Amino acid sequence: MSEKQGKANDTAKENEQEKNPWSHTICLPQTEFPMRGNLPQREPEIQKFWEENKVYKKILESRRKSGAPVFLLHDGPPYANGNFHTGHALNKILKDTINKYHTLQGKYVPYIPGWDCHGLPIELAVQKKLANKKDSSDKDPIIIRRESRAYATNFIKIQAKDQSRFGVFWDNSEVETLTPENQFNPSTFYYTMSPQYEASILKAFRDIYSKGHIYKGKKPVYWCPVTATAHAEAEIEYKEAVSPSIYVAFPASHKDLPQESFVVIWTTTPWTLPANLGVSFHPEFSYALYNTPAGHLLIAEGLEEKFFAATNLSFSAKESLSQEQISELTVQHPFLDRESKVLFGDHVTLEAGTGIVHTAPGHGMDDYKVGLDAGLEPYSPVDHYGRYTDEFPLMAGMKVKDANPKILELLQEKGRLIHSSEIRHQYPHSWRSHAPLIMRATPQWFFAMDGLRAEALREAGRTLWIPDWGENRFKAMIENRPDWCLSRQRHWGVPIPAFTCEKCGETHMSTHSLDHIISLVEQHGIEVWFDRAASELLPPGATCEKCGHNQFAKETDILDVWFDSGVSWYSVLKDRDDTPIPADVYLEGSDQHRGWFQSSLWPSLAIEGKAPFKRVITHGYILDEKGRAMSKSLGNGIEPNTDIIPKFGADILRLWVASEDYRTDNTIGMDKLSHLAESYRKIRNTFRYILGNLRDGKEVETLSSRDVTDKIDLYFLNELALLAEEITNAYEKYEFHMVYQKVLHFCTVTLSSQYFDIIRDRLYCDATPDASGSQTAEAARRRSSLSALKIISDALMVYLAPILSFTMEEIFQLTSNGKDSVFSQAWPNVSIWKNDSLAEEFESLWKLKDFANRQMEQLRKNDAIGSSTEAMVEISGQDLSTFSPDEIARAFVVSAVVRDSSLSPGILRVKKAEGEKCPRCWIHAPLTEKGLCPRCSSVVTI
RNA sequence: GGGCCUAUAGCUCAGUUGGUUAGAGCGCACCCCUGAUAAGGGUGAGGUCACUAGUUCGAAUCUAGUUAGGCCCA
Repeated sequence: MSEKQGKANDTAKENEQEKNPWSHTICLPQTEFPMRGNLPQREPEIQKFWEENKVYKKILESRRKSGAPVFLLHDGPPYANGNFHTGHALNKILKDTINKYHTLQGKYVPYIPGWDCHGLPIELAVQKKLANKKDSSDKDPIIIRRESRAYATNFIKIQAKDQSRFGVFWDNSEVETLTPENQFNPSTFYYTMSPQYEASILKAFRDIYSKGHIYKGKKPVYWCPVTATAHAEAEIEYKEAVSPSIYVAFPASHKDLPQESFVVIWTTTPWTLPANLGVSFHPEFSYALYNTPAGHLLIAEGLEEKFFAATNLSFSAKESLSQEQISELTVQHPFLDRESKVLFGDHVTLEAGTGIVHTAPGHGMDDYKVGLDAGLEPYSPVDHYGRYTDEFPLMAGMKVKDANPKILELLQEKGRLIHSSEIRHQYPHSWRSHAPLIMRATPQWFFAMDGLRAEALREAGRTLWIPDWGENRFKAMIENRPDWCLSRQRHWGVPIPAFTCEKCGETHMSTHSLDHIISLVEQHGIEVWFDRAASELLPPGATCEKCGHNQFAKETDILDVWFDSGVSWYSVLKDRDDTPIPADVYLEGSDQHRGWFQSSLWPSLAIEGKAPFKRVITHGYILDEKGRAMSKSLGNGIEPNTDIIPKFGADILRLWVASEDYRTDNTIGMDKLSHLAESYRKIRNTFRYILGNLRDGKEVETLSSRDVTDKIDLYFLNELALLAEEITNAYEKYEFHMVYQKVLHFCTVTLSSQYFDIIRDRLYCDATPDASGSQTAEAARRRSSLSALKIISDALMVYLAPILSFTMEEIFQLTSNGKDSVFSQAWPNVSIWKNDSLAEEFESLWKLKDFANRQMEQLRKNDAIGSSTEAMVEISGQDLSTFSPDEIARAFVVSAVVRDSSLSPGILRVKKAEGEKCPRCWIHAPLTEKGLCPRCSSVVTI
C-alpha cells in the first residue's frame, strides 16, 4: 500500500555508513511500514481493499460452506435522521469488534445492520421543511409520507457511509442502489420502511392480535381543539397563561364524620370537573378535618397554613383522620349525582392545593394511571373540537374553553365553591395553532402486558446481562410498566389496519381482514392503505359483527415506531435461514432497557414465548471531557466525521472505544484522543521494529517455529502465551478495555523495553547464514530471535485486528503480499509456548536487572558511563546459577558479567566495563588484531 | 421527586471472599543513547481511594447519608 518512503532512508543510510566503516556489515531494520500512520489518508485505501476484494462477503461464504458455527449479533437500528454521533460510533465499533473477534474464532458471523425509518422526528423535520411553502403541503399526508421516505433514505445512505468509514465489516454494496424511488427488499441490511419489513410489521401485529394480546381502550393525549388533532410531546410549547384557581368542596360522609363534611380539592381546570371520577390522597400524608365557617373541611395537615391563607378562612377546631378512615370515606361529586372514588397515589404532593387531587382519568396522565389501577374508565365527555358531548347534558355542545365560568357559576349555585382566584402559570400550547391544548382520552390500541409479565420476568432471568445490574433495572421496568399504547395519531408510519362500522360505530378487526391487508401491502407497499377506500381494503363480503352493515371507515392511527423496531427479530431474523433466534447478542445504550430491549421482548414473548436475545450488553453515554452531557447549546460536542476521523483516523476512534470501559459513561475530547494517538504510536512502532528486523517478512521466509531454541526467546514466547490467554479471556467477556491495557503493556514494557533491547545486539551483529545456508551457533541464535519475532507479530496482529482493524490489515498486506485479509486468519493458538518453569527462572533475573539499572543510573549521574554497554556487572556465585555470565550480560544489556564469590547472594556491583569499545557492535571487550571484539571478528570475514 | 448507575494518581484502567508501605500503562520531570531517530533506553515524582458518619482489631472494599455527574421515569 505504500512504496514512496524508500529513498530518503537510503541516502540517510549512506551518510551513516561513511561515518562508521562497519555499519554496512550489520543487519539494520528495513521496512516499508512507515513510523507515522497517516491514518486519515491511508485508511480509505484499506477500506477500498476490503470492498474491492469483497473480504467480508468471501469470509462469510467460505464459513457458510464449511458449516462453521453461527454467531449472531442482531443490530438495533439507528434512527435515520442525522449523521452518526460519537454515541453511534461507540455502538457500531463495539458491535464490529465483537463480530470480528468471533469471525477470527472461525465462526459464521453475518452482520445485517438496520435503520429505523418511520416516526415523529422525521415527520416533524419534513413538516418543518414543507411549512415554508405556501401550498399547505405540510398538512397533506401523502406529501408528508413521500417526503419522509426520501428523508429517511437519504440518511440511511449517509449513515451507511459513516459506518463503513469506521471500519465496520458488512456488505455495503446493496445500500448504494437504494433511492426514494427504488425501495427494495435488501438481503445485506434492513430498513423498517422496506416493503417486506412494513408487511411483516403487520404480520407481527396480526400474530399478537390473534393470540389475544391486543385490545382497544382509551387513553388521554394532548389534543388541539382548533385543528382536532393529537399532539406529541415534541409538538408542545409551554407558554404563560392565566387560569382560574379554585378550591372545590366534595361532600364526604363517614360514620365518624359530622354532617356538612367536605373533601377539598384544588384545580386550575374547572372544565374537567364533569369528568371527575375520583379524589386522590397520598398514602403517607396526614390529613385533618377542620371546622370552618364553610363547613368541616378535609385537607392535608401539611398544607394547613397555605390553604387558610389562600382562602381567607379560619378554623375553630381540627381533628386528624387516619388513612384507614380516609379509605372508608364516601365522597360525592360536587354537582353531579355520582360518587367520586377515594384513591391513593404518589403523584399527590404538598407543593400546592390541599393534598387531595381532583382525578379525571380521561383528562390527565397521572389521573389516568391512578385510575387504571383503581379500575376507573378514562372518561372524557369532550369531542374532537373540544365541546362537551351529550354525556354532560347540562352544557352539551359548549366549548370547554368557554366552560370555566359556567362551571364556576354552577359550583357557586350548589355551594361547593370554597374560594376562587386566578393563577399565572406555564400551560401547554400547540406549536402549530398556538391554541391552548387540552388532555382528552381517545380510543387507542393497546398491547396487554399482564398476560406476559411472568414470562417476561422469567426470560429476563434467563438472559445474560452485561453489566449485570442491567437485569435488575430491566426487571424493575417490566414489573411496573403499564399496557403498551400502540396508537399514534400521526402520518409517517405503518397504519393500524382497523375499521369502524359506518352504521353502528363498532370496531372491525379480524385475522381474516388483517391477512387480506397484509397481502395487499406485500404487493403494493404501505401506501395502499392510504390510497384505497375501506371497501377496497377489506376482504370481499366483510360485514359488521354487531349490526351486519357492510360499509366501513378506515381508522387513521399508525403504530408506535417502537413496534417497528421491536419486531426486527421477526422481520429480519425469522425471514432468513442463516440467522438464529434468539440472537447471541443485542447491544445498545443503557437507555434501551426501556426502549428496544423491551419493545423486542414483548412481541417475541407473545409470538414465540421466549426472548429474542441470549445476551444483552449495554454501553453508557458519551460525555464531554468534563463529564457533562454533550449538547448543541453547550457547544461541547465532538463529531466523528468532522472532528475525529479527519484529524486522527478511525483506528484512533476504535482505540478509544477499546480503551474505555463502555459499561459506564465515557468521556471524549481532543486531549484524550491525542493521548490515545500516542498509545497508538507505541503499538505501531513496536510492529515497525519487528517488521524492520524481519525485513517485512523476507528475512524469515525459511524459518519455522523449530528455529526458536534460545532461552530468552522461549521466555518471551511464554509471555506471549500468557498475554494471549488474558486477552482471549477478555474478548470472551466483552471486556475490551482489558485487551487494550494488556496489549499496550506488552508492547511498551515486555517487548520494547525488555525483549527488543536484549536481542538488538544479536539481530544487528550476529552472523547471518552463509550462501550455502549453513550456520554458526551465533547465526542460529539470531534465527531463533527472528523466528520468535515472527510468531509474536503474527499473533499480535490477529489479536489486535478487531480493534485496530485498519492498521493490522496494513501490516498483514505488507507481510503477506496477497489478496487475503488479516480477517481470514485463524485466532493464533500460542499455548504451546507456555513454560512456567522458565518464567520462574527469569523472575530473579529481572529483579537483579532492576538492581543493576538503579546502580547504573548512579554511575550515569556521575558521568562515569553513558549507555549500559559501557558498564559491566559483578554478581555472586550463587545468583542466576542456571544462566551463563554471557546470557546474563546480554539480558542486562551490559558488556560483561563476572562472578565474584565474595559477593553475597542478591547483591551485585556495577562498574565501568573493561576493554575497549568494539567499533562494530559497541560492546566493550578486549579487541582482536582486526580491531573488533572476538564475536565481530568471527562474523566479519574480511 | 422516584428507580438504576458512576466516582481509585493529569488520562485510561487493575485492585479476587475487608488483611502489610493502594498497583499498571500512558503522560510528566530528570538523565542516557543517536544503528527503531518526529524513534528507543534508564531513573523518579504523582493518590486524604468524591465527602461524612458508622460496623470492625483492621475499610478503596461492608452499612447509612451527603455531593457531583449520567440514564430512565415522574
